[in-house]
Amino acid sequence: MRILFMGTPEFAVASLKSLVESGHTVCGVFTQPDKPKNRGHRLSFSPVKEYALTKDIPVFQPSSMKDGQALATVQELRPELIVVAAYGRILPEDILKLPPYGSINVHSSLLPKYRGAAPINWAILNGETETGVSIMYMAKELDAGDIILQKSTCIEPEEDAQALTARLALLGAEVLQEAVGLLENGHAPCIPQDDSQSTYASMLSKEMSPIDWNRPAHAIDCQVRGLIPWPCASTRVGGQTLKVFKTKPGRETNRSPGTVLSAGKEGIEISCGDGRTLFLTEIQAEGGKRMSAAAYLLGHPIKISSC
RNA sequence: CGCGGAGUAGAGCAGUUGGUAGCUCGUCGGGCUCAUAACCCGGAGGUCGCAGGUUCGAGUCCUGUCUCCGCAA
Repeated sequence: MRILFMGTPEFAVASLKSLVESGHTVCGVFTQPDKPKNRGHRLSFSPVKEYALTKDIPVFQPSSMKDGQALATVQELRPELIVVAAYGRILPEDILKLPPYGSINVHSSLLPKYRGAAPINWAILNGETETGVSIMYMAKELDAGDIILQKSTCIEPEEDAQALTARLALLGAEVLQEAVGLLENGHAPCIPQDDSQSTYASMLSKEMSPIDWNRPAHAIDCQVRGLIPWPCASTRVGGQTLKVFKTKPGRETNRSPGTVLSAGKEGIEISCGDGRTLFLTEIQAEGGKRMSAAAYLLGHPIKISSC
C-alpha cells in the first residue's frame, strides 16, 4: 500500500520501520521541523527524519498544517493511507480524510483511557499494572476515533517510562502492521470508543518533578518511574537537588515523612507518608552524571538526621 | 558561536596564595570474631583528559583541543 507516514520521536521509528520492511511504499514522511535543541546550537533531526533519510524517503517538515501548503503536499503524494505515530501536531480534517483508506494512528494506551500527549507516563504515574497500544482511525477530536486493533501488555513493577516506551514502540509497530493488513483486505474492525470511560493524559512538566514525601512510598516510586527520561522526579538531600532514577522499597518506620534514615550501600533511605521508607538507589546530582546512590555517597557524605 | 559545570587510583570526591598527590569505598595480604556487608593493622594502584606556553618548579596560572554533564527544549 502507498502510505504517508507522520511521526517524530524514537517511538515512531519502530512503526515506520515495520511499514518499510513489510513492503509498503512509504511515499513520504512528515516530521517536526529541525530545532536548535542540542547543547551547542546545532539543529538536530528528529529520529524519524534520520531513519527516513537512510531509506531515501522524501521528508516534509511543515511549520503549519493549516495554511494549505501541507494539504497540497499530501495531495501531490497521493497516499492511500496516512499513518500517524507521535507526530506531535493536530491534523486538520481535510488532510485526514484525503486518503481513500483514511488516516490511522498508533497510540500507546488502551483507549479510551489515556488519550493525549503522555499516555505511557501517566499510566505509570497512576500505578496501572496494564497498558497497551491502540490502532484507531483519526477523528476530529483528539484520540477519539474508532478503534481497529488493540493489544495489551503488563507494566512490570520496576519498569520505567523509558523502558515501557521502547517496548510499546515495538508492540505498536507489530499491531500496526496487522491493522494495515486488515485494511487492505477490507476486514478492519471499526469499534467506537466509549467516551464516558475516557481519560486524558496531559503533557508532562517540570512542576511534576519535586517529590512530596507525604505521599505513600509506592506512589513516589510510580512518580520516579513515570517521569523518566524527562522531567524526572527530584528531591533535595544534603543541600543538593538530586534527580531520582530508581528506588527500592524499604521497611516500616514511624519517622516523619521526608526524614533521611540511612545512607549507605543500599542507597539513601527516606521515610514516606504511609509509614514506609524508600531507598533512592540511582540518582544524578546537579551537573553530575547518573550514578548509583552508593557511589554518590562516597564523595558526598550525607548526615543522618538523628532525632 | 544560547547559558553554565566537570575531566585527579577500579568507583565517588578533595586538593587552600604554584613547592613530595589526599579522603571515602572497592581491591590484595594479615588480625579479631560463633559469624558478618562489622571492626583493627598493613600493601598495591595516578605520566592529575590531550597538546603547547609561563616558571627554578604547574593538578594549581595562560592558550588551544577532545570528551562528558546540567539548564534551556
